[in-house]
Amino acid sequence: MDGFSTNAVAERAGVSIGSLYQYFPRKEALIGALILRETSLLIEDAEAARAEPSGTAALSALIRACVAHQLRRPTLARLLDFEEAHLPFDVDTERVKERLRMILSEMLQRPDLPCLVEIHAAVRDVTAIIKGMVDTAGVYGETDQHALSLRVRRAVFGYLNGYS
Amino acid sequence: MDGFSTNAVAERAGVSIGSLYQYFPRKEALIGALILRETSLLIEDAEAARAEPSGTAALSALIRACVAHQLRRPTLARLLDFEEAHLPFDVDTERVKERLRMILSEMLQRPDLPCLVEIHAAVRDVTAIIKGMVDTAGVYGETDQHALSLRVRRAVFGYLNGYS
DNA sequence: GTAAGATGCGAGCAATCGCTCACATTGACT
DNA sequence: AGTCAATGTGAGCGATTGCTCGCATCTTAC
Repeated sequence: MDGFSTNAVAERAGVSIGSLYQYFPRKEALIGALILRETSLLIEDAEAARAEPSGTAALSALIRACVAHQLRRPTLARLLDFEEAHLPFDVDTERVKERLRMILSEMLQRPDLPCLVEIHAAVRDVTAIIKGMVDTAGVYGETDQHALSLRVRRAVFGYLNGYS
Repeated sequence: MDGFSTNAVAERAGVSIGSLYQYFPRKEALIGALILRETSLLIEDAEAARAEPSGTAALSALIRACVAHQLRRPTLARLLDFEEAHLPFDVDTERVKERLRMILSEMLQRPDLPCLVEIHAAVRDVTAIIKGMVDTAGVYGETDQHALSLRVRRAVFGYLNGYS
């Protein structure tokens, strides 16, 4: 976030600060717009993953989408993940996040996957596992999407199948 | 981090800024000292977990320790996790982090656990799974350490046992 | 008592940043 | 050409922050 000032954004965009503030009334609006744009891209792929016939296939496709999404711009994705939690309640941002949760929730309840008693906790956990592993892979500069997807799948399906 | 200014710290500590700067020459030093203190606490429990007879038991104990550690001060732990990645290289901080990695690495290679080809990646992954799940639980205000430990174990052992 | 070093103090400097507002420019329509 | 609304501009305000430095106070030793 160093160097991410409103003046810097305006200069980089080739407009004056005044103009910038006509389109983004607060600095937070810039971050919000970024989150919206990036998450919308991910949601497109997530919707496509829903079309898979089984829960297993759908979840696998979703994991691949998350991996691709995060590895495309690892630093940006990680920063936005962090900022998301600190932005004051924003309707649009909250809606895309809720949409993602719904998609995952539906997948987890497909008949071929183990039945979950605590579906809300499971959604949070699976999200946390994916986000945690993929964020970390991004930090360490991993680029092999296939290998990473396989490892994330092991953790997620291991969690769902209730090893312990 | 809002309100976390050097002047605020000095006032809260009941000393002047001048005195604060005699003990912590830069603001980063404050964060570094916090990371060192918190991580050292965790390392103590991690060392104790090493004494468990099997890899399974040791890893379970380590997970319980991480859960307890993060849930004791969820917000602080999460902020420090984030700051860790942004602090310029610091010898002391790096050493405690390396120590934790070594402890986990040794556990993962115990004979009762599945043999891992990529031990470094496994250490990163397991760390990411634990950190991701426990951070998230902290954000959502979970307090049931036992339930959370069980769920983290499912993910970690599922990952290790190679479901896919 | 007094010298000297260690420790404590806090006004304030220099720099940054989010944001405003008075003004300039553009363009569509008459 | 003239009008007016929409859009663009950037100097600069007010607030914050990390940090310094000249000075005061305390401690220790002779």
